[in-house]
Amino acid sequence: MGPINRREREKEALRTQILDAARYLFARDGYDAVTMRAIAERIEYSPRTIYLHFQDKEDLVRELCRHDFQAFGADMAKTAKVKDPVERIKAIGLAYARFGAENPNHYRLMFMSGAPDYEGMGEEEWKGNPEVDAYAFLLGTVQEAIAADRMALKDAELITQTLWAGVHGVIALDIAKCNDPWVKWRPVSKRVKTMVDVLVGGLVAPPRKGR
Amino acid sequence: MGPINRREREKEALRTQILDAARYLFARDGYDAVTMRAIAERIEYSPRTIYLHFQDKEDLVRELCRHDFQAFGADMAKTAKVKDPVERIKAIGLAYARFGAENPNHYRLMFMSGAPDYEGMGEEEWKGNPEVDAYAFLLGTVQEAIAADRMALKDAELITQTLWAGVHGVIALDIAKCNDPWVKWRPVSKRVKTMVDVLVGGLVAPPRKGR
DNA sequence: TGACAAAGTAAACACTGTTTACATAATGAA
DNA sequence: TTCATTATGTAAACAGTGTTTACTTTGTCA
Repeated sequence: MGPINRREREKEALRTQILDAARYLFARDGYDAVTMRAIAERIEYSPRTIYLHFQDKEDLVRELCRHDFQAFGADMAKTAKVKDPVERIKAIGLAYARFGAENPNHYRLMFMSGAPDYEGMGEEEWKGNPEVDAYAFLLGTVQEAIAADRMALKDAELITQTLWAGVHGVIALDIAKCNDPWVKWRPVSKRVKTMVDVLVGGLVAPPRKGR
Repeated sequence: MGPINRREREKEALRTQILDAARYLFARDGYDAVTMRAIAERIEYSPRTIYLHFQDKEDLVRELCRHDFQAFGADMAKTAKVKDPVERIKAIGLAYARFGAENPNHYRLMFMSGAPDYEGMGEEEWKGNPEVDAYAFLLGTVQEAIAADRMALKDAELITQTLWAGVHGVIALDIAKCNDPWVKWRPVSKRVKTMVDVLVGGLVAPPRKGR
């Protein structure tokens, strides 16, 4: 337990401080409002110091989201306890939507901004990426439902993408357009429920003859 | 036909020149790539000159979109010739999606960025706003379908919002995430068709007994 | 011709993210 | 203890953004 450990702990503590300050600003005002100078001011360090802990702003915010998106992954995983695959699909949709509605700035960054470059990203880096995990989780459930002969279509990817797009549409529209006065918006929870019910209802196979 | 007219024509011509330069940059590289200096350089004027014709950058780009979105309104209006309201709903969805897929930068600005302030906007300004018109057009068609007893639900706003969200989800996800390598994306046209078919299928009333 | 208004400009302002060059302070070795 | 080294942090600057202030040029009309 020499001073090296202490210094490392201090370094880690400052890194956390930076992340906390950034998280506060980001959750409150969104990506653009998080300026390096504002973060620096909040933690009472010079702007340059941030660059000793993060490569650049994108790196910082991405780290921020990765951390917070653990909750996203956890929410999704909780639905695994639902046995029936069709009901689980519904549960995933609702959990996904709730997270988006409650974390609009995170959601916006992860699913509504231009894609971050995945070019230099090896397959190993996808592991643990909640975006990927959540997609894979939904895809697996859809495959399970297909295997149980519960779905009207057999293309698991197409079904998954349609379900994702539907719920994403409700949330994304809500985030971007909820203040438009020329739409009499129904409550977002109701819109989500309608979307999930209609999509799942339309994708599930009609009961077989003789049942 | 004095020189005043000529000057006004010249002024109008320069305004058009600015818009053309901005349109070129915007369509090619998106909102952030359109810098006032880049526009000025393209038309070989000083940056300040742009401000003699437009209040600020947002004003310019908004004007840009309003102009180009006439095509959007026209696309929507074309579907009016479809007599059957349910079929017309499908046609609107497909037309909407096609426009989004073919004009991703415009689409992103209009439907995926933070809401522009509608606060100071009177009702008269909504008229002619293609966003509003398209929504109203779809809403009207849904109401028509409800009146004809063709829909399973009776809440026209809720149905309209669900349809919009579904197609928006496909397009928005495509624009933001089409390069993600961990999704085996089906062609966007197929995803749109699936979305429209499933949604409409789920929202249309089952045939009455005895028919 | 001369007053006047419009059109256009250079330079600056305030704000970004980021970097260069420098100071400070803590550490391990002589 | 003293010194060199290394990590830590900073002030000032750079290059870019949208936008404005103060000024010059230009064209029009009396």
